Amino acid sequence: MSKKTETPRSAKRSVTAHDVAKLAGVSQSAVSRHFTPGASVAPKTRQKIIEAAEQLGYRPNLIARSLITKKSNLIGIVLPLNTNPYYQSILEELSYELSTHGYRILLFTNQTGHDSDLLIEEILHYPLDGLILVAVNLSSHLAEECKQNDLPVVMMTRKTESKTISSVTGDNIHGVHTIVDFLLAGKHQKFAYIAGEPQSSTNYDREEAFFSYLASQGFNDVQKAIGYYTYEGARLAARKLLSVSTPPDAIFCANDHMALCALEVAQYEFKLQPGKDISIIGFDDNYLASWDSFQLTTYSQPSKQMVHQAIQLLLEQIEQEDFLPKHIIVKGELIIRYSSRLPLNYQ
Amino acid sequence: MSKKTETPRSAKRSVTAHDVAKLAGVSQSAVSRHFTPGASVAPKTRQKIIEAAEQLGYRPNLIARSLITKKSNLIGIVLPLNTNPYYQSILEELSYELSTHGYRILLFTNQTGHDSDLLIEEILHYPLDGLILVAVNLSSHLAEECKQNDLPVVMMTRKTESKTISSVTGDNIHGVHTIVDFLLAGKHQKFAYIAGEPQSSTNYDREEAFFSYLASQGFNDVQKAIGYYTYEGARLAARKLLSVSTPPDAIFCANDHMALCALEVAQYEFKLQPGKDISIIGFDDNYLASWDSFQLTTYSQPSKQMVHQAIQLLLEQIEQEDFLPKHIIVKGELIIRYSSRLPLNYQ
DNA sequence: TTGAAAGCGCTAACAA
DNA sequence: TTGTTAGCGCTTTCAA
Repeated sequence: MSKKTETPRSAKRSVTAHDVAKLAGVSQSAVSRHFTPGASVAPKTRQKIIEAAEQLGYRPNLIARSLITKKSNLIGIVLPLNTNPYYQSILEELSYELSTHGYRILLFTNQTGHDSDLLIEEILHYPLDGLILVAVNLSSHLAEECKQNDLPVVMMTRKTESKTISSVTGDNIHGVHTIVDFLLAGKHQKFAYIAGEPQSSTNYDREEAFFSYLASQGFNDVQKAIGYYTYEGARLAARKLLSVSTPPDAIFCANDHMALCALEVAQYEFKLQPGKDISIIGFDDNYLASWDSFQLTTYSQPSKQMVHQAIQLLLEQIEQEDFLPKHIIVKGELIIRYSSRLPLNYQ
Repeated sequence: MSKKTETPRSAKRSVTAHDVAKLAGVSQSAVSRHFTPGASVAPKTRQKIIEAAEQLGYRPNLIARSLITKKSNLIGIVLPLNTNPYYQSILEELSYELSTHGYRILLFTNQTGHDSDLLIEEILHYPLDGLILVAVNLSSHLAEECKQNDLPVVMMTRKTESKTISSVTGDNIHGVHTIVDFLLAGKHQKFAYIAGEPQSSTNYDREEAFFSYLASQGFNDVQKAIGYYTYEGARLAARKLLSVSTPPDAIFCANDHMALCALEVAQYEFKLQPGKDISIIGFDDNYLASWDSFQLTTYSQPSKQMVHQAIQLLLEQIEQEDFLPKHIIVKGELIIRYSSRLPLNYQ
């Protein structure tokens, strides 16, 4: 009784254009045409197709379509989704803006520190229209692979040595210089740096700019601790920097996420009053920075603008045969809040 | 000179199994077999294929494969990616655990408040192996559609009236009762509630439980303001609740995100000391709740466990023909921190 | 173990 | 405007 009969049909057979055609009494290509914007179908035929499709609950299989159109409308996105709130904003904006262009997101998250090459290897098995790498380091080996496969790629908040890959980054140099100028105007005396992932281009740029600019102003005794761009890492780093006899009166953190943690360590563990006893400055202007609990002074990386630029770059690559890689630097601005001491007579 | 010759070839033609076969001097099906785990290929043939594939940089097109295997290894995920940090954790864990099962994520974000029916309509055009809806309300109309299309669906942190869709939710009732018991033990006198999205099942459950349990204990004068599960909404709601002559000494917020905001409003705008002048309690235990700046008392919705359950449920549905919908409630626990007044002699 | 052939669901010539 | 046909890149019978 419960024994299966001749039609197991475990593989779900979805409704196809062929089914609709049969029911409507037209050809399968007529059905295809009806779902192709701008194709010519007689009103009468169209009506029959609409009814049949409606009745069967037919929806064109977009993936099958892509096989022949060579356009999947799929954009791969790789980003670290740890607790750093900045990437949440980036992803949200990517999702929103890509959808307005008719693209869908195939999402890949990479564990921070993991080798992203394996992941990207895997990604190349999908017929993507483009790839956006957020805060991911791309080996020049794989950069070449993407190039060879004609896969448009844009890196966000990172650069690769291979100059063939376009990138959108914040203005690390201008940002750091602005921050240092601000700190110097505030008569800070002892500086420290909480570094991000040492491997990353962003950390390299920010660290290099911070130390060399300070050195040029006569400050050579600048402390450093590595926070690896994580909250936990920053906790240890901040403790280390503050646990000395004469702690710094200014800490620049390579991103906001770490700065927020440093702020808490200074405030709750070392009983220092940010903006008075110590100045803490971040980089990003993530959405927590403006919260009353933090009021973090920071240099902004305008995520909306950067996402917009990245998508424009990607679209250009998709459309143009002979696109030349561009490296866009999006200027931010110093957002002054209460985590830092103001220069006297500051307006 | 720069004029294009006979081969425009603008459509990028990727390397196919056929190309590899030709170069290796074998049939295309041999190539396919080599990339099929467990298929029988002679070592000699295999070697030739490996070399040819390597030379051409061949990778099987996973999407083309899915057309015939009827398995895309794609899971659709819909979730709101506003600034609520809880969903970032959920997405991260979904991504991680799904990848261990060989699944990839097709990501769809829905604007809070937007009609998700249109979005899901769109989603049904993709040959997904499953769909996970996070904090999204699903109309019973579309629930039926999914059922008809044999698309396995699991809802997280929401339920739908249609009992055909499986769900994983936190223990709203137990959570609220635990919270109320704790507040009563702390001798709180005046209660208020900041509501989430009025349409959502979670808000309904929490609100209903909060008000009816308090009423059963003789507290009928309980204030309410709607925060729509957003930070901004909560700000207005908190201000409203606190701007009266005798403000509440206990506010329960329908999620942590709003509770964090309420905490800030109480502290920075109304100069109230949380845990002393006022108790604020949330729901979720998101990653900010434990930060020193907040120390929010809350009832946890263990995201890791919930994600695990949701994926299990989805996998069961994918594998079993005759799966019956399940509704899993994951118990959390009261996490007592400093945003709430402790009962006397509390241990 | 291998290749030929059919076909997944669809689009896009082409001819009628 | 329509149907016929070929074929996207792949897997999977089926015979050899």
